[in-house]
Amino acid sequence: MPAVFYQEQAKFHVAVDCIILGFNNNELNVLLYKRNFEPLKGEWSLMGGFVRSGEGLDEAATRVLTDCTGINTVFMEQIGAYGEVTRDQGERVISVAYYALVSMNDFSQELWEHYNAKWTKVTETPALIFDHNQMLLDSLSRLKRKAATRPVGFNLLPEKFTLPQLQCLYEAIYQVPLDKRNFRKKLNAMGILEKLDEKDRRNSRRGAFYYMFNKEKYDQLLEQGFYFSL
Amino acid sequence: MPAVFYQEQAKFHVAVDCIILGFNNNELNVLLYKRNFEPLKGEWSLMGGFVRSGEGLDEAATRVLTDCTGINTVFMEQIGAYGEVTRDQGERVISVAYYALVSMNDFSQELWEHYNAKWTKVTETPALIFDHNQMLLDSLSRLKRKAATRPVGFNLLPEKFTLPQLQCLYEAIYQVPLDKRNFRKKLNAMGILEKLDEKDRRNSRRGAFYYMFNKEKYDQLLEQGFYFSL
DNA sequence: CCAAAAGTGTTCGAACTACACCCATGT
DNA sequence: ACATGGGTGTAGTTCGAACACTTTTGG
Repeated sequence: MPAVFYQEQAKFHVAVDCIILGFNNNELNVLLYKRNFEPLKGEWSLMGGFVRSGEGLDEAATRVLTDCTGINTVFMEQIGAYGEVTRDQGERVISVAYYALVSMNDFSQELWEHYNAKWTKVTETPALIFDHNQMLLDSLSRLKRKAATRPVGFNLLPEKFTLPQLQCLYEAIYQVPLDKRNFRKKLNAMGILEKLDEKDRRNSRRGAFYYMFNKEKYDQLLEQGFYFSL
Repeated sequence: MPAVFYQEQAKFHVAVDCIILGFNNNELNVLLYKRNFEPLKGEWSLMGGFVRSGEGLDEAATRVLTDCTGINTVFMEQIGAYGEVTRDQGERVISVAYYALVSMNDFSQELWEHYNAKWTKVTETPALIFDHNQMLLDSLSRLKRKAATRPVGFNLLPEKFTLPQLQCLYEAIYQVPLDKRNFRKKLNAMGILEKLDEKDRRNSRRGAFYYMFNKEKYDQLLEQGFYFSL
């Protein structure tokens, strides 16, 4: 086969779509934005953008995330490639989906409005363009699995969080109620949380202690064969 | 933004690579083939091929599998997209990897030779081109997870298999020795295997009973909220 | 003093682990 | 008769599930 072999092959538009997940009011939320070009202008969709020539996929996903939201460093992971021939009504586009976990509190309402975006509870997601609803579902089930075995959930919370908050988060991820005592027992046993002296009094008179995820401790435990599991 | 917007975007070669896994002699094997075009002609690589215009990704993967091996219907699942800018020394190519589970006994030595392919123990995989070694690793860890919660392992065995065989398979997948009695107990409890009257006497005087995976029973149990777990 | 959320231990059963001997049969 | 892999059950332990009351404090 000749060296020009590559040239004979078809080429495709390749896009990345970001499923940006946040947590607020005891619910998982996803950041949607109103599409501002044809086809399907005005419809709701995920954050997305085309991959550029000199750019890797992960790189493109990071860029899209930053450009569309102002967010820099967050947890992000590839979900997979979506390549049905007719998935995009405009033209053939192959899209690689990434999900990102962000702390909603780090960013202001105005910021989102500036970017023409809005947070929606995942349980109340409207119809999205193309296969974006499927991408969201795939992200949520990926998150479910991941959160059970890796401490990624903390990315969805502010740096300082309370145990009731954390439990709500996991209930939202797993879509099942958890037992308060068992949940706390487990976390305590892992020893990867740092208890602060400060309390969050927004939700109760008594107030709930703030905790922080101790990454150093976690990494150290990992070395010793420890496995996160919740 | 104008409707011609799509036209302004970069386009990419998109390939699929198939990690074809089999099981033989108590070891997981992967089907490699000697690359017959530049660059890196003569090096070992995974089965791969470019995606064509009118073709979905899954479709392309199925085609490549069939064209390169003569195999039709097997278990196949996408691993993800690999898009580092410099991953292919020839030109920029984005590749979507799929892993496939096949029963090695279904196909003859001659067939593989005809396709310029060979089976290699995954533990003795040579250096492959590009990021193919990484793809293989990703497939193996995906298989590890998948096999624990879904009855996909059976795809790696002939239709009729013995319990010692099945155990060896899982030991190869998990890379840990399993307890014979506990393993059998678990399988028995699930009730998804059908015991045949026939014995396999190739490995012992006494012979080991053949079993078959009962898919109907499995599907039926699924409806009742049953979860496969091994 | 009352409402509302935070915090705390124990018991029970299920599931997993470890483990050793007899069986069948071709040579 | 013996060597080789196939097949079987039990006891101990660990882990997860269920469960109810006390504490704090702003109003």
